[in-house]
This record gives sequence, structure tokens and C-alpha cells, in this order.
Amino acid sequence: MARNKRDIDRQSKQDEIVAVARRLFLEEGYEAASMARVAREAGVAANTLYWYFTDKDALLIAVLNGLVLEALAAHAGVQAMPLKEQLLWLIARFEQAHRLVLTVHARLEASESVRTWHDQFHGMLEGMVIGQLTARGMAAEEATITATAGMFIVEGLLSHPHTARQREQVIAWLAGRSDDAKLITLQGN
Amino acid sequence: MARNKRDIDRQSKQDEIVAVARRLFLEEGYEAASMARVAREAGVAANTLYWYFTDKDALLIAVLNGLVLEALAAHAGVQAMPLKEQLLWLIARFEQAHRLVLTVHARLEASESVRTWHDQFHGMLEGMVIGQLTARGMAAEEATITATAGMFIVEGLLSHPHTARQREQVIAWLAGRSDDAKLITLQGN
DNA sequence: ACCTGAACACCGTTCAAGT
DNA sequence: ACCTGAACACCGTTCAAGT
Repeated sequence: MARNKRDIDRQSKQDEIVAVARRLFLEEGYEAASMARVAREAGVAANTLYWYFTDKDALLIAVLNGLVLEALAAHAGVQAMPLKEQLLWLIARFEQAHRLVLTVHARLEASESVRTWHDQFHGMLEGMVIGQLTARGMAAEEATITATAGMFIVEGLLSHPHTARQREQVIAWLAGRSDDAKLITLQGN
Repeated sequence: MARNKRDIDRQSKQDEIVAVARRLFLEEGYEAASMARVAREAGVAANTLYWYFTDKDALLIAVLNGLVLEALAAHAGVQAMPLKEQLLWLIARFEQAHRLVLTVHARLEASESVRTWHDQFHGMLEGMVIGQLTARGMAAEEATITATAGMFIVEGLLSHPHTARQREQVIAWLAGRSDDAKLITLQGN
């Protein structure tokens, strides 16, 4: 909670750096966008970045949090749609950030902070999917497995170039699978 | 086709370097294992590596080719098993190489040679899965989609830490999906 | 043909010094 | 508190020189 002017200044400066980093990370990739480059485009010396962020991974996480927060806000507008449409929306939205999906996975082993962020993100997203599936009548255990498989498929689509047709088909396949599970659940009752 | 002694010498020296690189890449990761380190443990100067390999990505590809070739040979012994068992075998086999799965994806954009290798590998593996699914009676188009989704799920399992129980369940879920498809195909006839 | 020492252009990060 | 110039320890890679 930023109170006084100093905190607000610090926050806005930090935001400015994150904005530059976000643009460069998305345009050229995490590895190709050096700290020196980010600093130059933000109008500060390279080592000044370390006054605001402990290291490059912390800067990455700040960028990711921004992207996720905006996506969550935008998701409110589509959360009433069928799950299949929501997944297609999600993939389309994160397509421009597909490089960062690969980056996060690549830095999992080297950076504990990235690993922590990744685990929390996965947990949150899976929780949302499980919630929707159970609300639609799927059994809890089946919903958990379906959510895990669904995450993997979404990640796969984001990580691999593919045609619009392929995307449609794979997501329809996934949705069909969860429909079957619901049917089986209902038959069981 | 190595004919004379010189070619054989070159080949064996190359193999020696690849063996060292493989051990280091698997143990410490591609990024952490520097060219200097590989060279030192192989008993040559760092720049000597560039006499045998054009760059670090070429060395990575040589390591990957070795792993894949050995896996293909070993696969002969399990190819009669149900697809579900084959997938579990595949995941168990590449578990120790899970870091390299992330590495390949991370280097897709930066390195054209890695991208080419990755695309060929995906094509080969998907082809094998599609072949098995159609041989078991699944329709061609459905088999293609199932194979794509299956690859994504296997990659997801290799990329994310998980329990043996989770692995069993997700693979069973996937196998169940392909059984349903076969059933539908048969009903259609 | 094969191998090397020395150098190059980077990289993320640290530190002492300034205001 | 905030920012910097200079340096540090690396990195992959290149090149001229040796045998």
C-alpha cells in the first residue's frame, strides 16, 4: 500500500521499467533483451535496474504478473461462455506471449523465484478450471485430471506453431472428452 | 560412411565429446554446462569444440540424436504393448532428460537448427502414434488429433513435476479418450 | 587436418562513490 | 534514497598461428 509521495514515485518508476521490459521481452524474447537494453530504453544506467529489482528473473515475474492481472480482468467478460470458448479465448490472448511460456519453463530449474511463481500460477488456473467443471456437474476427481490434461494441451498449443484448424480440433477433442466424463458421471447417479 | 582411419578417428573423437556433453547437459543442464567445461572434461581446449561442431546448438542436437536413437532401439522391446503402457515407458525413459525437453523448446526461436530438429522429431513421433492408432482401428483424422493432444500431454508430464499417481491417471484419461474414439468409429461402420 | 592461446563482444551482477 | 561509472567473472565464438 503506497502512502506517501516517495512510495508513489518509486512505484511509478518501477512500472515504467516493467513496461519497457514487457515490450522488449515480448518483441525480442527474454534472453535477447539484455538488462543493458532495458535500462537504455528506460533511460537509466544498467545497474539502476538492480535498485528496483533483485535480478532479471524478478523483472520477468513483474512482467508476468502484469500480463496475468490484465488477463484475469478481461476474463470477467467471457466467463459465462462455454469452457471450450474460454480456452480458445485464453490461447488467442496469450499467443503474443507464447515466448514467455517457453521462457518460464526454461528458467524453472535455474530460478527458484520463477519456479514458485509458476507453481502458483498453475495452481490458480487449474483451480479455476476444476471449479467450472464441477459446477457443470463433473465429478471432482475426474475434473482434476481433466484440468491437468487441459493445461498441458493449452501449453502445448502455445508452445508449438499450429493452424487455426488444428487449434479448433484439439480444443474440440478436449471439450468432447470432458463432455463424455460428465455423461458417465450422470449415468452413474 | 566412415572409410579410412582418419574418418574413424574423427568420428571417435566426436563421439567422445558428445558423451561428455551428454553427461553434463543431463546432470547440470544445457545452460549451466559451458563449452569451456565440456572442453575441459573432454581434455581439449575450448575452441577445439568448434572444429567438430559448428556451435553449441549443434552439440545439443548430437546429444539429442544419441538419446533418441537409443530410445528407438529400446522401443522395439515394448512396441507390442498397449499404447498406454508404451506412453508410460516413454515418459519413464525420458524423465532423466526432462531438462532437455525444456531446453529444446527454449531454443526453438533462437536457433534454426534446433527448430528443424524439433519439427522432425515431432513429425516422427506423431507419425508413429498415428500409425498405431489407425492400426488399432481409429479413423485417420481422429488419430491425428489424438496424437497431437497425446504429444502435448506427454510433454506436459515431462515438463512438470508430478506424482506417479498423477501420471497414471492422466495417461489413463488419454487412453480412455482414444478408446471412446475407436468405439465411435466402430459404431459408425 | 587438427589443435591452441589469445582475444572479442557480449552477459548479468556488484561495489564504491556520488548526490 | 536514488543513481552511476567502473569493474568483475563469466559466456559463446573467432582468428591467427602452430604442428
